[in-house]
Amino acid sequence: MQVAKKYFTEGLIQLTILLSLIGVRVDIDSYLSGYYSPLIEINLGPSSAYTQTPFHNLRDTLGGYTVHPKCPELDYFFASRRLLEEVRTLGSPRFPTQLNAWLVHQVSPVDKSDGGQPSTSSSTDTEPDPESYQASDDRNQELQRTSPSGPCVSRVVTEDDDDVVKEEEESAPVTQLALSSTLEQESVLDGTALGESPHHPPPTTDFDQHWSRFLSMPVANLDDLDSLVTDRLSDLDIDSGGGISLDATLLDAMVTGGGAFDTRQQRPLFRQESTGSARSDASPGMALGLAALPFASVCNLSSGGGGGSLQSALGDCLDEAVFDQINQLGLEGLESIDSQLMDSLGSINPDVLEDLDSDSGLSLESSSGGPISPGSSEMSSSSCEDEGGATGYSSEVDSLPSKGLLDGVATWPRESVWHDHSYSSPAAFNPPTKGIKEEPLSEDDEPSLSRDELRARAMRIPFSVPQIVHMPVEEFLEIVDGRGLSAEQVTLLRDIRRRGKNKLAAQNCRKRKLDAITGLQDEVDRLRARRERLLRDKQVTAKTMGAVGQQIRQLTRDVLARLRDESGRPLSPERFTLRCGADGGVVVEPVSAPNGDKTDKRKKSKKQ
DNA sequence: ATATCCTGTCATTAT
DNA sequence: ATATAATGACAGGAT
Repeated sequence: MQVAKKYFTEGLIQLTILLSLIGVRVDIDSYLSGYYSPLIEINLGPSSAYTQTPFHNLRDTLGGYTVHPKCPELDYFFASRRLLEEVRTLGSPRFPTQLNAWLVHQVSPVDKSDGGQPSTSSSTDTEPDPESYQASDDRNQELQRTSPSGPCVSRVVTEDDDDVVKEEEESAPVTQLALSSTLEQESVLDGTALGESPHHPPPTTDFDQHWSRFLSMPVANLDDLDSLVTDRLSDLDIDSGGGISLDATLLDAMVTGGGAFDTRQQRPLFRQESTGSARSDASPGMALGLAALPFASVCNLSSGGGGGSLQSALGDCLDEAVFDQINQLGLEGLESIDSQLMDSLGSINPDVLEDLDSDSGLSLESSSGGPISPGSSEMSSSSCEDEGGATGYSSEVDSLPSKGLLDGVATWPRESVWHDHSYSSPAAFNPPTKGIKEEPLSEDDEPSLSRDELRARAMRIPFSVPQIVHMPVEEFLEIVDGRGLSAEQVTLLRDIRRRGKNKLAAQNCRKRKLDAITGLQDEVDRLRARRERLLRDKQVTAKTMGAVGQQIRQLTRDVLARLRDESGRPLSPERFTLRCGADGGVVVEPVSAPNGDKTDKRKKSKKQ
């Protein structure tokens, strides 16, 4: 029964992988709870395969951040870019990390057989060999002592800056963790890859050699734990970048999945790894605890090789999906905008239409007659205002045939789209009902005139308001200084130009204000998310440190128990401790005074 | 009837 | 000195 269950588990895992590829979550915790350590699901954020965040959820939130409904500045354009960037920052799809851990167990023998870099994890994988266990009675005792009830070790999966920190806690027995992690620390902290360590112990290294290495480990006194971790956090961050590669693991799993579990089923599940294989910029201190170091080599081993094709394929599919989403988003908005624009402006000369875009785009929705959704109207207004704003109008006007625009047919329809909130404006969008001193509108497509339009007409000014506002200053001065206009007309011309430019300036100003508000809101969201992430990192690090401290204490006791004093008795942990020297050596020294005193002295000397 | 939003306009300052 | 941009403040219309 156990064998059948084992094979079924293998198949289930592979099925889970395949389903994960298509975004289907398969919860096998319940099944595996009695077979392996239970999976603990935590909300891992958008990159988690568990959370199932569809891309279309980002459509309205621009990558998680809510967008102000009035957000201007080419919203849909930049939104698409931002969305694409957000998605790309997610990197390759991610899958349940615990599952990857099993795969690491599976591929490790392959790595060894392939002549890959030996790792302590791999070596420890082989140590369950009964012969190895029975090679030494002392060794067997040690393993029995450390195996059954290991401390609770945190398991950390880290992703980069704005993404999610995956944190899982599993209570797993720690088999030989103290030994292996200690040995790994030696090489990692020395800045050398584990597999490249020339003095790396073979899997069947004599047990005393392990202890001799432990004695050379620069960690022996728990009082140094905090400072040690602080000093080594940067190293950990670097190592975290070499996390397990998803594609490689999956590929290897599909190839070597069968049978590997046979020799692993008795082994407790204890691994720390990072699925962010491409994330070398993981958040500081959170990527891996010290206990994770022994397994970095495994991750590195499995990260190389022929998984690139699969990952690239996945990346291509992902990009295509994203582009489809973005294209749909953009095209939908464009379609709605274009249809509205063409409905209201279809009869206008293209030149004038272009000029209209540069003008008060916000008024388009009024002239179109029908209500427009805020987003659509904002998109149109934003794109228009950017070109028609105070910063860009002159060049555009330069392109206008100003003389030719004296034709009222070409220019006055543009006036019809101007919003008129003037104090004395009697005209509404419907046919005017109040008395206007100017003649009532004779044409149906000329619904309303602004106050300045009416004044200009009343004063017989041969220019439209947009012309007056947008014409180059030289041309305007020529008209004003010319002898063709009366003083009243000149004054009105200057007022119209001033008010028109100020209106545009006000529109730009308000748009910028909304942009600033939106940007600040986004910044608040980002900072809040970062704060939460850092808090989670802090918790993970604290738990990891606690676990490592426990391991080191246990190792210290073990070492002292194997040492003998002059009378041949084991050294008592209450009377002796291990201390790391400056040269990397570890010495046994008696506990002469409370540790706090020494710590204080060291801290004082450090400060000095 | 009231609140809120939007828009145009004015006044002021800066460029 | 002049034109223009930027912006706060206000008023009036629209919802």
